Amino acid sequence: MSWSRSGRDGGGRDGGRDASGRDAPGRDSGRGYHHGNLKEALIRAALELIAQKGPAGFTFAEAARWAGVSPAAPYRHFRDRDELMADVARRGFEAFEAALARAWDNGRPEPRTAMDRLGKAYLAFARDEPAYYAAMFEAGVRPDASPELRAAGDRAFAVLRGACEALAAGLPAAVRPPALMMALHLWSLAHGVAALFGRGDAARRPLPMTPEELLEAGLLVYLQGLGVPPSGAA
Amino acid sequence: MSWSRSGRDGGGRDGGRDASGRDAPGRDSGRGYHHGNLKEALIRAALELIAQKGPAGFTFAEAARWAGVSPAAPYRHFRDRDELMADVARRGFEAFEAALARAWDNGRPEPRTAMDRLGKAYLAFARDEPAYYAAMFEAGVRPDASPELRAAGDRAFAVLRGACEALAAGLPAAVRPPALMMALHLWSLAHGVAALFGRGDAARRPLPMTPEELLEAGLLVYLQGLGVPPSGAA
DNA sequence: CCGCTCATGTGAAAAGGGTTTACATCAGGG
DNA sequence: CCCTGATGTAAACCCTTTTCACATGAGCGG
Repeated sequence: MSWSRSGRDGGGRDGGRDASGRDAPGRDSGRGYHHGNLKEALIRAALELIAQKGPAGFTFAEAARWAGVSPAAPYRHFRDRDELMADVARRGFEAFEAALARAWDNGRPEPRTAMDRLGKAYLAFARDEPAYYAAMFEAGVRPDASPELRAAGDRAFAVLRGACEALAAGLPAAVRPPALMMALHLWSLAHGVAALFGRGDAARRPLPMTPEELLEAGLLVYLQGLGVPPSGAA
Repeated sequence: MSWSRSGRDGGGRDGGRDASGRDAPGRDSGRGYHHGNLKEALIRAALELIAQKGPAGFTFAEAARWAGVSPAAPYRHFRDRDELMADVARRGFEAFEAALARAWDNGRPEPRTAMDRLGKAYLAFARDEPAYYAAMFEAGVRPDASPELRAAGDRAFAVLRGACEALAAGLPAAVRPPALMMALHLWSLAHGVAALFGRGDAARRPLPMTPEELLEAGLLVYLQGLGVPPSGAA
């Protein structure tokens, strides 16, 4: 039961292009025989469907229906459902990298405060782009599904790792932790917070604080454990 | 074809009952019209299938096939697939609670070392019982699917929270952190490590260390940040 | 402007599976 | 001994995946 059939048929179809008005005999409203931008439309459909029904409850056929084409059409653009999902995940990692890099802003004004922004950006992405986040981490897409996917994931992780290097650089060499390990810890912490408490699904456990506060506090304790001085310090 | 699927035919079927030898004309080998213990068999089938193909790639009908009954039979025991999954998750939380409590062992010989055991037990459970872990955290089962499920989840979390209270109790009241917050941080960290790197899926990112080492190091840093002295200390 | 060609989409159909409904079987109790 | 309710079956129904032959039309060279 859970996810009902959804309908959503006449709604979307914002295919752009096609303002020429030539209403071919083909379909209901807006376009001729050729869609014109089906690949993009399929990806938008996938994002919409994943957001609505979770990564499991989305099918190739329904994405086609949502885009207003026949069930066979998507096969001209993706080998199968998994390839579409992998492409969604790749785009997700690219958007994720951009969001994280923007938040980090090269560590300005100082790495410690920029790291707090990075954490907030992580949770904001998971909340605001649940479809991307699900495709990236919860859809069972293997990172090696394509070299581009792996590369995109690596670039996103590199932002976090760079931030950790900047923070570690402020410590005396004798007590300087490996930046890679820091990055793995913080990624795990952020992912754990996002996965367990991140979405206000009304399904998750109630918290005595917001996920952002939880992550910020965890970050504070962790960095203190490493000897990184808190925000306002000499 | 495929109907016999079985595997488990002559051997398993430890349903008791049915030792009378009355081989009804119904099916291939071992039982008559009635299965005798279908509910348990379905749950075992679900565990097997989830472990093999992930929480998404398991269907009500396939569980039925695996148990050797018709596709409609499961509906006598569970309203739908989600209810079965919720029951698996509940049992998972109960096993999880038991495993964590055993590892914690009331904080013996001392809370700090017992906490390390707890972390290892967390990862061990995620690795050794991937089907349970997936049903509990990755199958999209809402904690409020049933009161029993929520209660089981709460009891499992209570073990971790109790451990945090024991650790916090060793600190001066002036710097004593809220145990609930500690527990949420450590749960997030452990879940993040398990989800991102926990299974040797050969699909995940390669690590320069084992997940256990990663979590233990993270725990060390975090607790140090709180002022909890490391393992061998006054 | 013509006509070729190829990428793109259609329609139909096979194969496979999941869910549901009407019916069959069986165990246990009065 | 028969009734009743719990349990399982068969078959119908519907949806998805995938493939095939075919239709369309956009771009390009002539």
